[in-house]
Amino acid sequence: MPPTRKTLTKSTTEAAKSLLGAKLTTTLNGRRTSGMIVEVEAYCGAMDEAAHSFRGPTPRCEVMFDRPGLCYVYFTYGMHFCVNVVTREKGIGEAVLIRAIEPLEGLETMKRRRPSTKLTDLTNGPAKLCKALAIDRSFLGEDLFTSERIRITPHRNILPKEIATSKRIGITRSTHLPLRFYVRESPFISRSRAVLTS
DNA sequence: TTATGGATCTTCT
DNA sequence: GAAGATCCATAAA
Repeated sequence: MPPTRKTLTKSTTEAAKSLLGAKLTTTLNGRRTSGMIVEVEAYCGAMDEAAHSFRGPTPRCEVMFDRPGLCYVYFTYGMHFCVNVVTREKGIGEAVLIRAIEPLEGLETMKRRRPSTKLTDLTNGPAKLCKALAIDRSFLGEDLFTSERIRITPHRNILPKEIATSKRIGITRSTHLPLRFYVRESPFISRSRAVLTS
C-alpha cells in the first residue's frame, strides 16, 4: 500500500512498511533528485527509549509531535542531517527514519554532492541520502504530501514477502525491538553493523 | 576484513 | 562533561 496521510496516522510500524517502495524527491533550483525508499526504521515515542521524542518535546524534536506527513530533519554527530516522516496524530510524537534509497533521478547532481562514491554507496545511509538530496534543516516541518521542495509519492508496490525485518542500527537503547524494515533483495540498503537475517 | 578515531551540534547527566 | 537514530580515512590483523 502506498503511504497516505491515513496510513501514516494509523500505526508507525505500518507506516514504515508502507513507505518502502515510495519515491522521495527534492527539487532545488530546478534540479530534481529522487530515489526509491528501500530501508526505514520506526521510532515509537513514549514506548521507545531510542526515540528523540521519548522524554517529550524538545526544541529539536517538537515537529515529531505535529501532524502526520511532516518532515523531521535533525542534525547529528556534529556534521550530518537525517530525515524522518512524522506519523500518528498531532501530540503523539512518532516518526519513521529514512535510512536508504535507490537512486532514480538526478544521478549526476547527486554524485556532484557526494563525489567519488560508487552508485551503491551514494544513498545507502540516512546521512548519505540527505547529502545526495541536499536535505538540511531548511526542510524541517515541510509537508511531504504538498511541498514543492521535498515530496513523497507512490512509485512501486512492495509485497509483504519482499520486506525483511531486523533490529535497528546505531542505537544503544531499546535495541531488541524489531523496528527496522528493508527491501530484502535491494543492493542499496545500508549494511553498517547490520545483521541481515530473515 | 575489522577496528579505531575525528568531525564538533544538541541533549542529557 | 559525555554520548549520540553517522560517515569516512586510516591503521591493524
